[in-house]
Amino acid sequence: MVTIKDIAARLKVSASTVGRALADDPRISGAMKQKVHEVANEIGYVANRAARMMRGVSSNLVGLIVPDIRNNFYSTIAHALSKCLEQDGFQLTLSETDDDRAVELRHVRELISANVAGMILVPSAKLLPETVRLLKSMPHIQLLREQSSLGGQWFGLDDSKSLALAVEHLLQLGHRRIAYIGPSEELSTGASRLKGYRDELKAAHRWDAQLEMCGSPSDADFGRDALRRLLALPKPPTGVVLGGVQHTHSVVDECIALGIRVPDELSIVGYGDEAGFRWWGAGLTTISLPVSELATACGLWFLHQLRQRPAAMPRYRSVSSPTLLVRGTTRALTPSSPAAAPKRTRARAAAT
Amino acid sequence: MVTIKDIAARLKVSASTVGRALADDPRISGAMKQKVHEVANEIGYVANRAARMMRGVSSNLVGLIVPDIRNNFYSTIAHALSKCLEQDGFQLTLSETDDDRAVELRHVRELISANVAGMILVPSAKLLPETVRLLKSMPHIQLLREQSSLGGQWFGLDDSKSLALAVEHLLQLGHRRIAYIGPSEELSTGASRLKGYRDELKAAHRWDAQLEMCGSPSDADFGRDALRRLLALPKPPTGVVLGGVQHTHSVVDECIALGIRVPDELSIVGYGDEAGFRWWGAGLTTISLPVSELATACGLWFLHQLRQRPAAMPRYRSVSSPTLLVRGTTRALTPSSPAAAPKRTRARAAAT
DNA sequence: CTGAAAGCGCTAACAC
DNA sequence: GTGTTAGCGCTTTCAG
Repeated sequence: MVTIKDIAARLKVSASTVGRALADDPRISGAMKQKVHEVANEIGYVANRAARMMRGVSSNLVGLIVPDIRNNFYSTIAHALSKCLEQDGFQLTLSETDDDRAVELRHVRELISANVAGMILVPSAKLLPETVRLLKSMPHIQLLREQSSLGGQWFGLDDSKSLALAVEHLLQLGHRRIAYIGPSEELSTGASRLKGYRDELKAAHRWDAQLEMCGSPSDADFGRDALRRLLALPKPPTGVVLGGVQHTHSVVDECIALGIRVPDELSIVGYGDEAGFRWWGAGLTTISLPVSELATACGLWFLHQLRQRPAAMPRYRSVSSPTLLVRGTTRALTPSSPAAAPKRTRARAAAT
Repeated sequence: MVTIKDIAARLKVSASTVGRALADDPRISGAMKQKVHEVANEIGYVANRAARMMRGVSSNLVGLIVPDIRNNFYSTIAHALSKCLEQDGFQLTLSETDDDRAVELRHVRELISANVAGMILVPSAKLLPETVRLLKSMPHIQLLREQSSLGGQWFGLDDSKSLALAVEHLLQLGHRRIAYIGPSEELSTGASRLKGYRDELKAAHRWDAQLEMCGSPSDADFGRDALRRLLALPKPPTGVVLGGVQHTHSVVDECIALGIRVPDELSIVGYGDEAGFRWWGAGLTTISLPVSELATACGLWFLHQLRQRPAAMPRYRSVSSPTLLVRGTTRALTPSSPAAAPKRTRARAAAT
């Protein structure tokens, strides 16, 4: 390994001179800097980040912690952040938690010991106290989900509004029995989405606890089971709004498996907007979220925060708004087409 | 920052004892190790990797370099690798190239100066000489695309077989004019896929250069344009096989935009297998690739390679096999349903 | 303008 | 078993 000492020896100057020349210290003469750079290039000098980091400087690493990178949401975030941070010479590291607190803590530990400049994370449902303690000791931003125990910065979506939009849309189409399938309430996002759904329905006096289905997004079967249970109800729903990307996936799959005719038998509003959603039937009516923009804003703020380091950052919450993308999986409920009756028989038939 | 000295002070022992206890050195008594770990947890000690690295050890970082993490292919790879490497305490860093050689080189430089233990990369079409030089100086594995100038290890798919499978399927269904839309030949994968397509068709004496469309996968519009041009041909194809995930996306979009009835007017075989592909019409017939398995195998081999470090690794190539997933976008071509005629008029109508 | 020297936190050789 | 000591490559006082 070639060090500043090697280049100092070649130039017959001290190591500190070389160090300063490389750091573009104003006290060093232009001529010296010139020579140092020449020799450095010549003998192929590469700064040793490890040594530099030991002197207190943090690395150019930024930790990104998400549940599962395969989820379109999170890969979009990773992409946007990577692009944004790269401009300032930062490198993103990727950690996946699978929503497991213990795994999450392990990752946070690892990242701290790797001397990351900070972390951007989608926190799991309930952080371990130790994780909170560690995070508080360094720059970090929460994405999407908000853990109030952390305080600090949060960039998220208006989750209750997104579901309110979806419900409102179905109400306007004349639906009265509108079901919800979404993430568990433990997640801040899950709680907000459920609230958005519930409040909107309650305001219309159409709320029915039986139509609420909350379950883990990482359980691939939850959405399918939930849909089947809803359809088996004595008075099944005529519309379903989804509160998660994974849930949307599994509900679409189940609709296809059961042979349900959408939107004739059932109206559906999805959550999120990935390419495949356009392709189902006449296109999935869905809630579109500005995920990429959100992540970019988060990245920019993160960089800003690093520059401001000394002063503790004030609390800051940024909320981005969803929009409803009306496509082909929702339709007006006319008195002549009572969706319930035919649906159940078809579902039963297909399931057996 | 809490260091081994802090915990040494609390225990009234020397720093080296603590260091050894943490490193599970056999010379340290079990009781001592026990106590050290307790105190470490209590005061929240995290090892300082920078200091460790300075002692010669390379970091626990592994660089992953892909064109675009939003691509389902690459996020699947990132997930599998992350899971695999995590077991051995390695952390994945994420770098996106957008298939830009210069960006790629920058990333490689950055990663080297960050002291990564090695890199796993999907190389761009033609690596810069400097990139080759740098990569050769450290453990690395190529994924999917193969750059022969690098030598070394490669984990990829049997690209020509995948396209051969697709073409064979359509030939058996009676198709005679089968078009191809895929990545440019500059990419090793693009070249192989085109070859698979071409060889299979030539063997059946049905090859027609006009039906080959190769273009950059990062150009979102290429697939759509290619499809339109094919359909505008005097003798348009009755079937299309795709050679890339992005191309599949855009062709599906264009089919929907043009209102083409698939498979009645046109049979289509997609490339790759993401959730959304199941949802289009009766499901997209597609080539399924064992991407996750491939990445895991690659990760395992990478770890193996790190352990063997001293000896230069021999050349090694691993080829995984694709399978054809027959769903609803391909059908037999019967003499009574000449696909060409109605298709063109519909396409024209929809386009204007 | 430049040099000498003192560490950063950890590991490893060498003592006891 | 455990303590002492000497650095790893770099930055950063403090002296010239």
